[in-house]
Formats: sequence, structure tokens, C-alpha cells
Amino acid sequence: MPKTPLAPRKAPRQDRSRKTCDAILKAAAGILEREGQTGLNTNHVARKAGVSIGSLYQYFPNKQSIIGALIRARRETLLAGMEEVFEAAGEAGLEEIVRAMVAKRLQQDFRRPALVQALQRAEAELPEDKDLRQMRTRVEALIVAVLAEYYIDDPETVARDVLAIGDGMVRAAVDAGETDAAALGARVDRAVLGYLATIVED
Amino acid sequence: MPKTPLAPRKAPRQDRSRKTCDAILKAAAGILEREGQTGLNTNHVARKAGVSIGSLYQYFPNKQSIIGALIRARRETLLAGMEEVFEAAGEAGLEEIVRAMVAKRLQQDFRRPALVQALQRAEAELPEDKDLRQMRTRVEALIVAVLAEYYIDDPETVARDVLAIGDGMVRAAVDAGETDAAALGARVDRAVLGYLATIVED
Amino acid sequence: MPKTPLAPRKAPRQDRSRKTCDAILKAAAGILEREGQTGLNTNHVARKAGVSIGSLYQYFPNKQSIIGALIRARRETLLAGMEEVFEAAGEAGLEEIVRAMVAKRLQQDFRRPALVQALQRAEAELPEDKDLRQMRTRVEALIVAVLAEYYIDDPETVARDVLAIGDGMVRAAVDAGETDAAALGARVDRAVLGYLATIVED
Amino acid sequence: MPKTPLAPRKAPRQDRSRKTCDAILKAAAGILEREGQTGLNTNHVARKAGVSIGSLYQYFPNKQSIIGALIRARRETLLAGMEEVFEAAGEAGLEEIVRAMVAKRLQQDFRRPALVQALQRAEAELPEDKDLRQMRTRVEALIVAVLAEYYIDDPETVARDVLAIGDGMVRAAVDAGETDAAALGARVDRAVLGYLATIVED
DNA sequence: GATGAATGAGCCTTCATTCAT
DNA sequence: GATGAATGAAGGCTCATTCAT
Repeated sequence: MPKTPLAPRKAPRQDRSRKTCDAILKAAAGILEREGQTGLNTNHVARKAGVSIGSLYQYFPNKQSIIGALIRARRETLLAGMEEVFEAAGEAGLEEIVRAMVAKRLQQDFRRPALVQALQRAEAELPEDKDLRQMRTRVEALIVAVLAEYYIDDPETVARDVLAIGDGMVRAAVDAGETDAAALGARVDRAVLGYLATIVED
Repeated sequence: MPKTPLAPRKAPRQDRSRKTCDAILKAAAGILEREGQTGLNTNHVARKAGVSIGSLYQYFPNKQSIIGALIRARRETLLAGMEEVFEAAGEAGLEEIVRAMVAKRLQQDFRRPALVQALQRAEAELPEDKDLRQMRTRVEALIVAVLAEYYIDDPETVARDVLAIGDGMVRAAVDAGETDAAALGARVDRAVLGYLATIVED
Repeated sequence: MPKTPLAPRKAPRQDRSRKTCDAILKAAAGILEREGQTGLNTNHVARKAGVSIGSLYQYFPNKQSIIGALIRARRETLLAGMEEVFEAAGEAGLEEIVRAMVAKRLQQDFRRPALVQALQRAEAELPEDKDLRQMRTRVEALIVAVLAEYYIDDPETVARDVLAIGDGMVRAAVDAGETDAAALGARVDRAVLGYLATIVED
Repeated sequence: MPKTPLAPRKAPRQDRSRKTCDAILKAAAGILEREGQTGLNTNHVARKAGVSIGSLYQYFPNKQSIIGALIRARRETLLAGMEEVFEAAGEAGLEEIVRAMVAKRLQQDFRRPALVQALQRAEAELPEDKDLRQMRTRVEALIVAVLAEYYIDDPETVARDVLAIGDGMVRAAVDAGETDAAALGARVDRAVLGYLATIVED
């Protein structure tokens, strides 16, 4: 039993519950996006969700679990996207798969970039969460699988680097106010492929 | 006149002042490193610095200005390092310069990685600061200058990407608990050079 | 019309009602015993009773009335026990009656001592309740009757003192972790009889 | 390091501090006396003390520590009183000493009976505190010393009983609205002496 | 009658900042 | 200049109670 559980308090059964829970997460996401962590306080979230503070605590045992739920949701989407690409890969070459993955990722992260950034920052302040960590691992594992097929050495580290390159570039691009996902995607493609090329050569 | 000035209240002239100011920054850095932003509160900083809370506010108009000062200090060091490399470059080729810059950067960021990460996260929550933004620009400008010499297109964007790749990889490496700066450096070299290679080719 | 009625909302007639009501009281007693007043909240009680919070409020108009019911139940048992002893007294001497009453009382209070203590403390925080006060009076009256038969002066005060001596000793014994009801009973007998002896002598 | 420390946060050094701290304790005592634990909340205490809530938390780490301080103060007074009597005892007989102790105790507890009752109840809900427990032990030890001098068997238990008899009778008397400390004292004397008589006889 | 989602007043506590000494 | 006591807005969270379904 962790001190500050990140999991939601209860899964909403009734229809009304589902709505309340969603409204809370939506409100939280909106605030995080617009005002950052500073503006994220439980009363504010509840008010914006059109829900009483008591209801909020019915579904989330504490503030951090709300952030946790948002992170989890995002990561689930990401994981699903990657799996989709992976399964659709078929005979495609490494380059093609990389491009597809990069595209998928940008397509998801570039819809609400400020939110994604805020979530990424917020996660660092959260206590360790097995569940969350595991989801990250699974995304990495997927990439490891792809890399391994191409006989790339130390695929774990490479997978991490590849993800890290994307993270860094997306973050910087968002900070700089870029809005053209395609252009950014092209650059990320080049960066990742360029990095992989130096490895294959070796 | 910004609402929350990030600049220190006064440039400490006297020796005692200088010492007090340093003690505060040192304490703040230590806390940030060990406990993250959560543990960083002005009373805590003052106590750890062996200074009264009143004195703290003599040197820093508010909490954010302390973080601002830490960020500024780090960036000044970084800038100085980059300039040093730049000036020592002489006839060196692009690859050599890149390697030198990456090495310099890792050498600086890998000494207190947790602090660097915390500062990076903290900056995002700080209000815009012209001064700070300018310093980042100057680092980028330096790289732009290097790139331009090699006739690289859109050097501003490339400079940003190059920095971003390094940022991302360092962050991920630290998160993963890596401690071998040289090994990481080699990978960052490859990533950056790989990226640049795809550009030059075009 | 008191602000916070201590009486149950309705006398449960049907069988199911009776069961629900009992389950609630049982759950409340268990919580009070194990966690003290701190752990006693209506939601907790309802959950432990396997009853919805709505049902709980069907039978008890408010939280205090649950405590009130527990106190009443305990006092009813006590009163019944005392009456029983009183009626069985017959030709017995004062000493014998006292011993019997003390024994009866310990037999009842020592079964769930923590609960009894908690109830006693809780009662002090409850608003005055005519009904409850009356029940205490009736226990006292019984003792007064016994004492009067032995021509003891100011029997009301003496009755109160006799009860108080028992209360105090039981409480202290429980606090100290005593578990031997017989041993405690012997001491209470001596204390009460010793006290009465000083009165009769006078 | 206990979860909820009962000791005050810091000993007030400056004169102003001392005043603030006293004002808080005084206010808390007043509230406890008049409204019981129900009315005792930190904001209320601070307001009544004419002090900001922040100041309150400068001296007391949490609500419970305020109650703890009140209990400690009362017990210190009691202990001092008992020691005083003990030292003044000289050649006095057991009876005389008992009378003096009972008198001393009533003199202290009957000045603010409601407060004393409330504190007694409150203590039961507080987490264990070594310091507090020790003080109680020391009072008992004093009585044990007296009893031992008169070759009374199992003096620890007897001491506890003697104190318990007093506790119970005072509590009941206060509940019943008695105000004549002398009259009550006479009865407590008789109860305690009566109890001791039954032991000596044996 | 039963259910349990919803409510919101109110409590405990923190911490950036001020200001009298 | 230095000190640290004092301030109070603000935030996290609980729990008695209501009411729509």
C-alpha cells in the first residue's frame, strides 16, 4: 500500500460516475495545458469540471493520482499506436518502420503539445509508480523488438536513445513555437535514422 | 517592469554580501538536487544556508529569483564553455568541433545531473525572462556560427535540434541511472553527427 | 424538538429492518472498539455493516444517534442486570448485595472494555439527552433503594459515589491492561464496602 | 521520530514568543473548557488567542501537540503538588498524608473541572507519548513510596486504585454539578481510607 | 425502501513574504 | 544590515448529510 497511490480510487460503474470522472480528467488536462502545474489544484479542477470537491475525491484519492491518470491515459494511447505500427509493419524495412513510428508519435503528441510537456515534467515529481514505469518499458520493448530484428547491438540502450532523441526534439520544437508536425517529423526521422546509421556501420 | 523579477535584488559588492549570496545559492542548489522543487521553500533554503529568512529576501526579491539565479549561473558556465571550445577550434573540422562541444557539455551537466534536470524543469514554470532567453540564444548563436561556416542550411533550426538531441539523451540517460559520461558522450556524438550527415548529404 | 435527536428514527418493526438496524449498531460498536471515535464515521459504519449510507440514514437521523443507541443499549443491559440482582436479593445483607452488583457490573463491562470506555467518553461529547439521563437515574435509584433500607444518610450522593468508585477503578484497570475480572472485582468490593463502612460507623 | 509529535515545536526564547505561546495555550484551554474537543480547531484557537494561524504552527507542529502541552502542564502541576505534600509529610501518619494529597489534588482539579475532564478524555484519543506516560508513572511512584512505608502489599496496584477512586469520584461529582470541594474531599478521604483499611486488616 | 453519487462546509497545514526590533 | 516572529492566503482533504434514480 503506497503512501500516495497514483491509481484512481474506484472504477466508475454507473453512467453518471463515468461522466464525472471524465469531466475531472478533462478539466485537469485543460488546466495543466493552459496554466501548468502551478494552476493545478484540486479545488480549481473540481470547479472547472463542474463537480464538487467531494466528488473529485470520490474518484481520485489525491491530487497526484489525477496527474497519474492523465499520464497513464497518454501512455496507453502511445503504446496502442506503437503496437499498431508494429503489427502493420510486415515486410517493411527498418527505415520505413521508424518513419511510421515517428509519424504516429508526433501525430499524438502534437495535438496538445503543452499538455504533453506539462505531463512529462509532472511525472518527474511524482513518486515512483510500478504501473507507469511498466508502460514505458513496454513501449521500449516494442522498439527493442524492432531493432533486434535488424541485429542492432545493445538494443535496449539504442531504444532509449531513439526515444530520447524524439523527446528532446519535440520538446524544443514546441518551446520554439513550431506548429508544423510534418516538418518536425522529417527532422526527427533524419536524426533517428542518422543515429541508427552510425550504429549499423560500426 | 515584470511582476516577479528574476534578477537578484542587488549585485553584492561587499565581501560578506557575496558570501551570504553564495551560501543561499549553494543551499538552494543542494535542496533542489536532493529533494526536487517540492522541498525548495525559502525558509528551508535560508536555514540550510545559515542565514536568516530576512537576509535571504535582502538578496533575492522572491523565491523565483533564486531559481533564476541558479539557471543563469549554469547557463553562463555553459556559454563560457562553448565559447572556449569555439575559440580553440581553429582549423578543426565540423566533426571535431561537435565532439569537443558535446564533451564540454557533458562534463558540465554530468557533475550534478539531478540539479540540472531539476533546473530544467523549474525553468518551464518560471515566467518568461528576457535575460535568460537571451543567454540561450547566445549558445545557439554560437552553434549557428559553426554550422554556417560549413554552409549548412537553416542553421538556426539545426542548432536547436542539435541541442535538443543532446538534452533529450542526457535526460534519459540520467533517468536510467547511467553514470558513464564518456559512453554517453560517444552516443551523443554519433547521434548529432549522424543527424548532421543527413543534412550535408541533401 | 432537539437539534440533534439521539433517538433512532423509527422503531424497526419488520424483520429486515431489525436486521439492518442491528448490523449498523454492531458495525459501529466494532469500529468504536477498535479505532475509537476517530475512526467512527457514517460511511465507514455503513460499509462495515454491509448497508448503503442511504439506508443508514433511514434508521438513524444522524451520527450521534448511533452512538446514542449504543449507549442506551449498554445502559439497558446494566439496568436489567441491577434489577435482577435487586430482585434476587431477598434477605441478603448489604455486603452480599454489593458484591453481587459489583460482580454483575464487571461481568458486563469487562467483556468489551474498550467499547465501554469509548462509549463513556463519547457520551460526554453528546448533547444532553433526557432519555439517557433518566436511565442513569434509574440505576442510581435502584442503589438508593438498597442503601435506604440500611438507613444510610444522603443515599443519593452515596449511590453516585459508589458507582463512581466502580467506574474509576474499572477504567484504570482497563487502561493498565488488567484482564482478571475476578481480581478487580474483589478490589472494587473492598473499595465500595470500605467506603460504606466509614459511613455506617459515623 | 513519532508520526504526530506531541512535544511543542520550539521553546520560545524571545519575550514576544513566550507571550504568543502562552496565549495559544490559554485560548486552547478556554475553548476546551467551554466547548469541549468539538470546538477545538486550530483556526479557532488562533483567532481566540489573537494570533495568526501561522504563528500557532510556529510553536506547535500540529493540533494534538497543543492538547499534549495542556496535559503536560496539568500533570506537572499535579506532580509538583504531590511532591510538595510528600516532602512536607514528615512524621505524619498514613491517614494524614492521604488527606493532604486528596486535598491538594482537589484544590487543583476543582478550579477548572470542565477543562480537567476534557483533557482526560482527550488524552485517550492521543497517540501514546512516552513523556506523558512517564509523568503519570511518577505520580504513582510517589504514592507507591508512601504506601510501601506502611507495609502495604502490592503497592503499585493499590496506588493505581487509590488514584482511580479519586478520578472516578471527581468526575461524577463534576458531572453532577457539585461545587463544594471540601465536601467532596471528605468523601474521597473516606473512600480511600476505607479502601486502605480493608487492605491493612487483611 | 434501497442505493450510492454528489455535495460543500470546514478542518489542518504550508509557505512566501513582511516588518518591528 | 541582520534577525526571526508574525502573517494569512491558499491548498489538500474529510465526512455528515441529501437526493435523484
